[in-house]
Amino acid sequence: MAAVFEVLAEPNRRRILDLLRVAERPVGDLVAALGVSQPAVSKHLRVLREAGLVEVRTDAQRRLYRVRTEPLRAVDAWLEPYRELWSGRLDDLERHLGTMPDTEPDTGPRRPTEESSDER
Amino acid sequence: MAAVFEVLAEPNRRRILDLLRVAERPVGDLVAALGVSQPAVSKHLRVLREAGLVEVRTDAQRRLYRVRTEPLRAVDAWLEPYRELWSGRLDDLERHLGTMPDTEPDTGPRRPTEESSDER
DNA sequence: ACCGAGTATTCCCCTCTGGATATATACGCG
DNA sequence: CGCGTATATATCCAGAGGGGAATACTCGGT
Repeated sequence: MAAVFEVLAEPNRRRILDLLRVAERPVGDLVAALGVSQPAVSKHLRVLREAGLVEVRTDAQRRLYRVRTEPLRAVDAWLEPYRELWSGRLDDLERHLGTMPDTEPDTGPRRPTEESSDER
Repeated sequence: MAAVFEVLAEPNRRRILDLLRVAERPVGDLVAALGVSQPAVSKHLRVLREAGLVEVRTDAQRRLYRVRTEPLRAVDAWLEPYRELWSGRLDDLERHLGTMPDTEPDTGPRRPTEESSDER
């Protein structure tokens, strides 16, 4: 899943996806649309393919690429709990209350009286 | 918006966000939870702060960080049209039909009868 | 005022990655 | 079967970015 975010971090790759989202396209189309060299586009497509974000279909010499949405569900899933934050179910005030010392949510291995020598 | 994706590409930064999503925390907590050096965490927090993904509250020497969800809406918005793809409204078959030559959706500057000399 | 806790900043190293150029490969056509 | 088209791969380069160590800054306590 981490891989998906790293792949999407690249602007040109997102542009490629945005183009392929409309319709499947050959590499040449993408090269013309992006304004970068053909090898660069091919390299991006390779990365996208290995991340499962696109798939290829061969048509003579041309390779027609299309989007695969499945990996994006992982992004959607990661986003989900944050959506709940801004959807009013849990606003800033409530989150602030959750951090009061009497409750002590404590996700990490944290003892309150010592520090900074266990992980060194 | 591109900045948000680049910031989220870093695994430790996503971990930080996941921790802060539960409750606001001081830097020391994050250092212990992540297992990287304190300067590294501070640097990530700086990046997150400049991207608007977290905000700080000073409490004596400690800095309490919390999540700001607003930039994540941009990610959510980018994801939106893709969600429609996998939500059945538009599946692979339909998208394939959208690429038939008679319709010619054509997002880029593309004439159907000539190629590969306009952008060279 | 000094000290220690907590955090930010600086500097350096090193890896990773995107881009371009050059080359290889696959395919259709005459 | 040689040629042009379409795409992939190889190689090199430069810049960006993450990590750590050392250091600076800030604040509260005594």
